[in-house]
Amino acid sequence: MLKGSLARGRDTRGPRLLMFRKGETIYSEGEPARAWFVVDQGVSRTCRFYTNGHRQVIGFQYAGDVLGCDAGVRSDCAEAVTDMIVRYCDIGMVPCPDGDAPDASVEDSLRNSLGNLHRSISLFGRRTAPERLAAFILMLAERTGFDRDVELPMCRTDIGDYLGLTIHTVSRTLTQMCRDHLIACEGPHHCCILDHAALQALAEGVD
Amino acid sequence: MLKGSLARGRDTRGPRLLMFRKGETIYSEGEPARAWFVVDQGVSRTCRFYTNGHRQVIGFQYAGDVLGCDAGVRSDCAEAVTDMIVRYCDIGMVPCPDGDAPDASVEDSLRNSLGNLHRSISLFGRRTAPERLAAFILMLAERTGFDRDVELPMCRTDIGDYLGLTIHTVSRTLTQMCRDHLIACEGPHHCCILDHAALQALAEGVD
DNA sequence: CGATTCGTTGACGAAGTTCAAGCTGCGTGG
DNA sequence: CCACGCAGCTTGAACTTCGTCAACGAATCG
Repeated sequence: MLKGSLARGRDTRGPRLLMFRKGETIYSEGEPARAWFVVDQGVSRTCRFYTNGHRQVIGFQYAGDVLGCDAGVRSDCAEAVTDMIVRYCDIGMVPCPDGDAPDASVEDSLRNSLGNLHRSISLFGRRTAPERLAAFILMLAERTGFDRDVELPMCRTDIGDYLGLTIHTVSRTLTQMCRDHLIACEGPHHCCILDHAALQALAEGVD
Repeated sequence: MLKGSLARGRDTRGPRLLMFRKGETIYSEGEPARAWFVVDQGVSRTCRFYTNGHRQVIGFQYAGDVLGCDAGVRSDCAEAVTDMIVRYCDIGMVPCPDGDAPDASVEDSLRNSLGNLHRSISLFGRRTAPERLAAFILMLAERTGFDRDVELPMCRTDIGDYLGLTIHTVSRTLTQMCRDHLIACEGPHHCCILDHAALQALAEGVD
């Protein structure tokens, strides 16, 4: 994947696909929104920066998710968490008319964005670190379709800035969840869900 | 206002307006979404409930805001914070074609909802209680158009469940902000912004 | 092989929750 | 009209959690 024939950061002829390397910026906050995107491969994050330097990760986008559905000016920025391939759509256009993906309307795209934001908000609603992390892992498991093995392609800082925790708390909480045999971690970016029910109970704040 | 000629909780002939009394439910989570709404007068809140009984307030809607833009099933519930008048729109319909409000498309409505969610997320991104409350007050001031006097129509529990704080912390933080002469509180539901710049600095997390 | 980045872990302190009590305003009923 | 109960708000004290500071280990790269 990620053939050399794909343009990096700009559109090509035919299926309008863009390639981004891990860490590259897809679009930036404040700039005019001239296009929107659908994730084809890889994972991206959207975030906002506060004047004190703090970063809020708003969400992660996986294959099929819509990115940058802004009218006018970008309200957040988007960056590649992993190497990515992204479908490019001009503002007001239906995405990839000649691609193999099903047609999506602007309305569908907006609904996709709304759904993602709702997911994020339901995470922010949890109060404690274990609740948030349990819900986060379950969300990733659900979105990627594997109910047991969960990849964590993003770094600890991304997770922390998403859940409103420090990387220390993220790390500590994950190891505690391993000790409690809720999950089993194999390296920083992969974990297995051992006790799905208990994890769900933890996420829901059940004592 | 709130004439007896308005239906309570159901539509009428002519301009399809609904009336809700403070505390009444506009729609509930999980039920099929057969309509959406535009706030005409009053304030509503949308929220979600977790199985442990905890409630997350997702946002507050003011006049002109869109409510219940779900496809399929309600992802949250909506309740009246104050007595309200609400415009009723069938799914897929353009709202109030015979009303005096400007025409709004489904896309516009979705964008309005997106904007509100973004606003909420930018609140959740703040880390400390003073930051969140300062940002909350500034947001209300901006939305209601008065840069000095701010009404807080919702109760402390609503604010707490919105910002992820207890009513105790909300109360304590507000009184501290009064002591610091950032705001002046006149009763629980009204406050004046005394030092807009300092409040903004606090919201942005500047030391 | 040093330099750098990322993740983990421990000790400590600040911030917020919990528990408990008391206050205020309001409606109800005697 | 006042007594009473109730709901919402405030405040204090004790406790818990998470952030901060610091150190260290592992992986990567020039």
